[in-house]
Amino acid sequence: MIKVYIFDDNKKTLKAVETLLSVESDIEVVGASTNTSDAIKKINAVAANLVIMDIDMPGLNGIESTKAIKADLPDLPILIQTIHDDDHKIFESICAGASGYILKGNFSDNLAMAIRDCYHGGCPMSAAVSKKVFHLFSKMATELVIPEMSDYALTSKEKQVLSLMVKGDSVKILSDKLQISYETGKTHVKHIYQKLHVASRSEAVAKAIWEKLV
Amino acid sequence: MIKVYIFDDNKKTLKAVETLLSVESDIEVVGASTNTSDAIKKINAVAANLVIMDIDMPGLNGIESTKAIKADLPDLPILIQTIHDDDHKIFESICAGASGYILKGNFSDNLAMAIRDCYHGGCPMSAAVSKKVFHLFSKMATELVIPEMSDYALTSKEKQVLSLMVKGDSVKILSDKLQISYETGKTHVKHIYQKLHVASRSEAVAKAIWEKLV
DNA sequence: GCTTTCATCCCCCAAACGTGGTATTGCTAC
DNA sequence: GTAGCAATACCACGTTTGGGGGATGAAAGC
Repeated sequence: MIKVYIFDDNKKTLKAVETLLSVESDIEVVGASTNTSDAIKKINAVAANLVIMDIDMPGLNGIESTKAIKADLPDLPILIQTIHDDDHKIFESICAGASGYILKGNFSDNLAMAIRDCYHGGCPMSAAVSKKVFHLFSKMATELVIPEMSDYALTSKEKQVLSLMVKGDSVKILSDKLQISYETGKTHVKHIYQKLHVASRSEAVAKAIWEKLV
Repeated sequence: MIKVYIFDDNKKTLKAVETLLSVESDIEVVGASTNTSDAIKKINAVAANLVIMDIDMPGLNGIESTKAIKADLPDLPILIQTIHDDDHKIFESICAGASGYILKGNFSDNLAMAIRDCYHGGCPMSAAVSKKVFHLFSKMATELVIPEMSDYALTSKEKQVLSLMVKGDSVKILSDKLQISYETGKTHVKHIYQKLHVASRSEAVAKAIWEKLV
């Protein structure tokens, strides 16, 4: 039995969803509220094992509430159900820990399915949302990847040295760790600077981190 | 007219896809190849405006090829079509710049639609893939968000100094840019170290970048 | 065989860094 | 009105960097 708690400030929506779910034999609405104050207490009181959350809520909004709930109950699936299909809201919801994101309007036909999916570890989402997620992800990924490649032909020792530099080690410390003499460490560092076209350890560290050389 | 170029090492699949698409009035297969050598030349020769790419390819695989093509033709949509539904392949494909990711097997009913969607800027993907993308994205997002917070109570001047340090400026340079004396610059740097609990500019720079203080 | 690259080591020296102080001017807050 | 803090500035001192050079053995490539 999936025990659902619903948060939605619109009483009509709340009632509609309850009615809709009442015909499902494996889903039980154990609670509903038009605001998210004491959300965790409410959820715990009825031992809900799934939450349906609207984004537009008075007081603490759905995204903030999702974060708060997830902080306490990280394994409780939270299904966002909203009219917003903008990138930012979707992104924030996912960051907040939402398990699924479905748009109101086209929910009637599959809300129960989305709940079941969510409950079993799935990530139900409307088609429009999945596209946006892909786009967002793609954008993030390419932003992370584009300035990549170029390993500046660093040798393996130089990479080791560089990674220790990134951790904050001085030449003395890093030479010690790598079991090489101080002078050798200096030589490696020198070569790294030449290859990265920088003139200081902080520049090298910054470049290494930004371009994921470590 | 959407001019499609297909890469797939399996000749049967290649033929099947060509036949499948031949009935579409708005889609034309302008080329096909079982390997990705000289992919860019091939694509340019026929002025294709969409690529269908298989992941398993002899020589340079589909993901590497996608990267290579994207590097030269960043606006060319590339639709990945494969049997692999594992996280890693999906993730890599997206990072490589793929515009869509559909699984073989359930493609027959909607390959043409996926192509159209892709061509018009959409991100077609199989249902199973969209779930995985959501999961991946969610994981990435939470990983990125969790180590956030803590601004170490840096003052605005200190933040300015820190951001210049991240860019590689020495105290002399940064003091100059900020129109403060060398000694003042040093003082700010000193305070930054104390607040970040570090003892060198490279550590400070690393911490600043990792923890997104800049 | 010969050359190149890597990794190792050494010296020197000027410049920059890291750290310990102290001190003045404002501004805000209680 | 005075305590606190941010921002400014200065000094002294030892340490560390950042080039510049040169040198050796081992492995890899042609």
